[in-house]
Amino acid sequence: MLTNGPEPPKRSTYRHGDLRRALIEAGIELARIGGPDAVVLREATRRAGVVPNAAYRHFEDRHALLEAVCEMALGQVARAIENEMAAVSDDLDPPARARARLRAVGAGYLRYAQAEPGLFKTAFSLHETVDGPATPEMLGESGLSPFQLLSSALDDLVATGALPAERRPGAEFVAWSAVHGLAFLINDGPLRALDQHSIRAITQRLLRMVEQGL
Amino acid sequence: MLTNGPEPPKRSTYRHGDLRRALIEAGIELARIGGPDAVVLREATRRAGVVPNAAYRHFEDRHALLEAVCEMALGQVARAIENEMAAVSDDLDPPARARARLRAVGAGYLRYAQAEPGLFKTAFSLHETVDGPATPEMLGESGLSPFQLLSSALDDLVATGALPAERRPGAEFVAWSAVHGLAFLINDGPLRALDQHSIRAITQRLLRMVEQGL
DNA sequence: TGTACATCAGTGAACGCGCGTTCACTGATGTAC
DNA sequence: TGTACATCAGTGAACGCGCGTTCACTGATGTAC
Repeated sequence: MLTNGPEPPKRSTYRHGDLRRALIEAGIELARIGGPDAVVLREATRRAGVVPNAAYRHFEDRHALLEAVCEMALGQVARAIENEMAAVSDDLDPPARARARLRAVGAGYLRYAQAEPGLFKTAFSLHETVDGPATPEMLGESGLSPFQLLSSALDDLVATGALPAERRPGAEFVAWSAVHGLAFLINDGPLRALDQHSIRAITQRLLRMVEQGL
Repeated sequence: MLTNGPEPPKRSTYRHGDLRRALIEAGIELARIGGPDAVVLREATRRAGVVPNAAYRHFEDRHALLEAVCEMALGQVARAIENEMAAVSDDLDPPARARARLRAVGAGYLRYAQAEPGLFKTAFSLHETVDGPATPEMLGESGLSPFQLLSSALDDLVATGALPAERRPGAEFVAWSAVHGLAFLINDGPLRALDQHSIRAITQRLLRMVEQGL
């Protein structure tokens, strides 16, 4: 009854063509479904229609594949944030706009966390990717990582006078904390069962709190 | 070279005596070291000096053991919070005291997260324990769970007039979000390398933000 | 107080599983002449 | 344009591992008579 597993994409050629990419994409799919622990070499190769050890031509070991998947996930987070930021109206005066863009960072982050819980968890599951040096894969269209997008939004807040400069240092951490914690409550905590509308409301409230509390 | 593993506590009697407790304690130790995934039946029985399947006399399966361990961990979180709350001065006027006690909830939570990262992660790793019905194990001396301690601190805030009643609904979620998120940044995020002093400072800042932002 | 017996906690052996990883290989592709 | 050869991506087979879980068992304990 395993006939209809994740279809073994028969190859006509002996070579695969782009196995590295195929493995990463399989890994992303696994992470989407089951989070970081589900990113497993053997299953990824199976989905790529290739023998298990073939992976070792492209990744040093399982961890290296997981790292690549994390980076892609971080890139998706970055783009989700960028999308939300792009939706901020241009008509606001600079301080109001800076504040709206900061809220958009949080909103995009939370939107992605809800839309892709498995990938979201994966994105932040490896220390190397969370605070290590940025790689191209984890950047958005703007060339900034999620964390850098937050930082620059806070910088804008200061630049437009919406935030006193002396409150700037460390501000990313309290902002990030609030938003990341809510993502946890929504995906793995008591807010799991909440309807979209209520989640939206509590998200707005949290973002206001950050804005005012900074 | 396995001679000095977790010592096999030789039994003189055929019966163990209190295997259930021994398994939970072994599970706690495993969680302390490696988080929820490290809570593994075979290793727990090994540490209890008993054959693997003996565990099935006391737990339906691995998950049941993990659940028991989570509950104990939650109980520890509750007590950490209670300790911090007990340290709040009695000399403050009621509203100030209520605010200080709310901060103490967050401070205790974060203190525990730092002191026992593995157990902290374990405590909140199972949906059943995070939002299911409370069991005696997950309560502190006061008979309240961590979440209930937070709720009651917020209720006090309202009772003493430190928080307008209309802002009370949902307040636990934004407060919890902020604190839980910081715990993540400290244990698994970019604040991992930070010294105690800086962590202390950022904790205080976050707690003030919550207090004011509510 | 002594004996027969039921109970049930822990034993011993085994199962099937999926995993990561290593080895020596094979055959398609690209390059040098 | 054709042939010899190096390269190297993917193959085939196998390894050892630790896990959860099931089975039929054994022997200590507690209870009824």
